[in-house]
Amino acid sequence: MELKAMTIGKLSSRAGVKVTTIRYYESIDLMPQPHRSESGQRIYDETSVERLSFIRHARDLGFPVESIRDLIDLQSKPDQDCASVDAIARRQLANVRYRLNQLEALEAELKRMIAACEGGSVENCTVLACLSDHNNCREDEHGRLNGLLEG
Amino acid sequence: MELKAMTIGKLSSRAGVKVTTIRYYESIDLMPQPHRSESGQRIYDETSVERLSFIRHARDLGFPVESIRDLIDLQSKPDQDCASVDAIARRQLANVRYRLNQLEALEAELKRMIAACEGGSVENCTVLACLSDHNNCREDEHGRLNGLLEG
DNA sequence: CTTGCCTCTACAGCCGCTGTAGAGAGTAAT
DNA sequence: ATTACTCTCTACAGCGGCTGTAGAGGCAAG
Repeated sequence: MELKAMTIGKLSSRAGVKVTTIRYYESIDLMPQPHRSESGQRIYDETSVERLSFIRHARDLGFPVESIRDLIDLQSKPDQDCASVDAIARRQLANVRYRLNQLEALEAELKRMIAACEGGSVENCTVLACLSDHNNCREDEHGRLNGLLEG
Repeated sequence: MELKAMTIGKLSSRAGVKVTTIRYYESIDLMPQPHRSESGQRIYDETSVERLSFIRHARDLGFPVESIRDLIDLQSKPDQDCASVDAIARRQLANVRYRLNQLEALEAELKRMIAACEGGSVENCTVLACLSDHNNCREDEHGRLNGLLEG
């Protein structure tokens, strides 16, 4: 007797990636088109689990999809030097560190802002005052922190 | 003689917010509909500069637009207790701290991953190995590889 | 046979903008 | 007055990385 075919739901729970996300990955060609059963259901195998787990780990570490694409490409050329892999990882580390710095600055400012507030009416609220006039609140000059919120 | 009317470009440079972003804020009712000149150009005044600056500062601090909406609402009721303002700020601080923790964990793992890689072919690349199997990577003694990446 | 979850496709929506196209308005220099 | 140039207008699509919806069909257990 045959083993039961792995459907998308099974793959989903094995790799820890939602069904809809798997279909999305397929639509952007991050996961290959799987075989289909007669009734049209997607059928996966162990290599799918591996690939999807790889993608998941990389996403967990914040690698953008495009980097993951590159990593998978590189993986398929095992004789090449791994310097390019290293470079992608270092780029990601630099990115994480950048966001870390920005968030630390944010935390400091929010803390200062909240600490200064001693309650009372909205009219005298230091939190709102800080937001209205940055300079009143800041101890040091930083650039804009736009774009910090993802991830 | 009258002062020249403030157009969207002037407001943009005064508040440090892009023209397109101002129009976007208007479209989501975060900025009110401004007066228009005869030819249909948006005309702003000082209160617009203040409001937009407030929004910008709050965005810089990572407040989501919906929170900013709430803050502006509260601002217009100056007699109220500022506890609700405080609560919004604290929620934001909690959010920032959460992301900070996540990023710190990410940084540690990326560092470990990169430090372990000693070059060579893609086939033996520890970076790819880590991504393929998370658990292989977490076992390393904490701190042993620290510092290998600096400088 | 019914129940109840699983899977299918196709498409809209999320956030917070950013970019595009094509047209009209305003200003400065010739 | 004409040219050249910038600014502004509207409307809509696109970004990343999914998530959610609707409506239909598949499949196994009781």
